[in-house]
Amino acid sequence: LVAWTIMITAFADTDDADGAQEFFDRMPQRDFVCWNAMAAARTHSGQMQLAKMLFDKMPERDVVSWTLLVVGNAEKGLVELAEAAFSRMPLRSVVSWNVMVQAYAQNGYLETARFTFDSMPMRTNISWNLLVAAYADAGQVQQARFLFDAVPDKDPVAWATMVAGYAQNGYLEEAQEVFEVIPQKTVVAWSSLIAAFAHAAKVESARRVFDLLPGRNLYTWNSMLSAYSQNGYGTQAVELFRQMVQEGGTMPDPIAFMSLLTACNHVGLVELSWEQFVSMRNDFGIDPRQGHYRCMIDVLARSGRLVEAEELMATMPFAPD
RNA sequence: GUGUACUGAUUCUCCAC
Repeated sequence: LVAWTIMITAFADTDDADGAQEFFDRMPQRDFVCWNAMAAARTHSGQMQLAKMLFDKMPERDVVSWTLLVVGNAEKGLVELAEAAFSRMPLRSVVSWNVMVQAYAQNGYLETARFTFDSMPMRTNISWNLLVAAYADAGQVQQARFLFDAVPDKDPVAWATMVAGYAQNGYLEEAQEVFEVIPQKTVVAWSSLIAAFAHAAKVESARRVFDLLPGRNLYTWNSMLSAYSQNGYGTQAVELFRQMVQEGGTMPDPIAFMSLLTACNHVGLVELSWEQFVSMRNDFGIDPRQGHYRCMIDVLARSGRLVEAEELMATMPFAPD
């Protein structure tokens, strides 16, 4: 039973809810944990109607089942339904409360989120961290900082969240100040610092941070790549991309290619753009998404190659916008 | 004592200016 549930979760982690369902259907017997795992798989792939069906069919529902219902509705923007599920729950764990705070915050009800946070019977680090992040996402950096200062035992996520909050809102100095005093600097904090410099157009500094940080990963490569591309350093971006693949042994993702194409675009390197665009699928097996097409069409059109631009637009597997 | 729910970093989009 445990092994089956692990399989279901593994499929869910790769966004394959149907694969999870196949396992679920073949299970000799089921307990509420595997029902929940299956409901979570549907919930996280956005299939709320199926998730709700599972919820209704469950022989028994525990706090996890109910919390999943809150999450699912919240992610679909259905705050009232999330709220209804939350109030109908027979029992609420701290996770349920966290989820409800998040539900309000992510749907624009920051005040209600705060009120709910204040009424929580107990809090974890996650409760604090998610609200700090919510304030920062809403551009309320001072509020974020104020709450951050009140966090009792700041974990590495809290610190990274605050640096990221400053970075995203263009507060370079504050981001640096917080970063300096972080007890355990995670790679997330490092990459946020790169972003902070990048948004302030301090590309050299961003690069210095990139060279200093321990443990490069896809995010740090991408952060540096976008630092170059957003500031018009086309050739550096291309070179960094090459290093990422060849020396870093990192598999680029669609985001890396967005930065790369944007970088080529800024420099007007049409041929190079096209090369990368083709290479995406041929060498890396990544199907270009709408953003990649848009970027590529833009490069072509700007350089006067209107026929090719039109052709690409006509053959792309998306509706033109 | 094992399996299921919640938080942080990179591009674009959206929104605002």
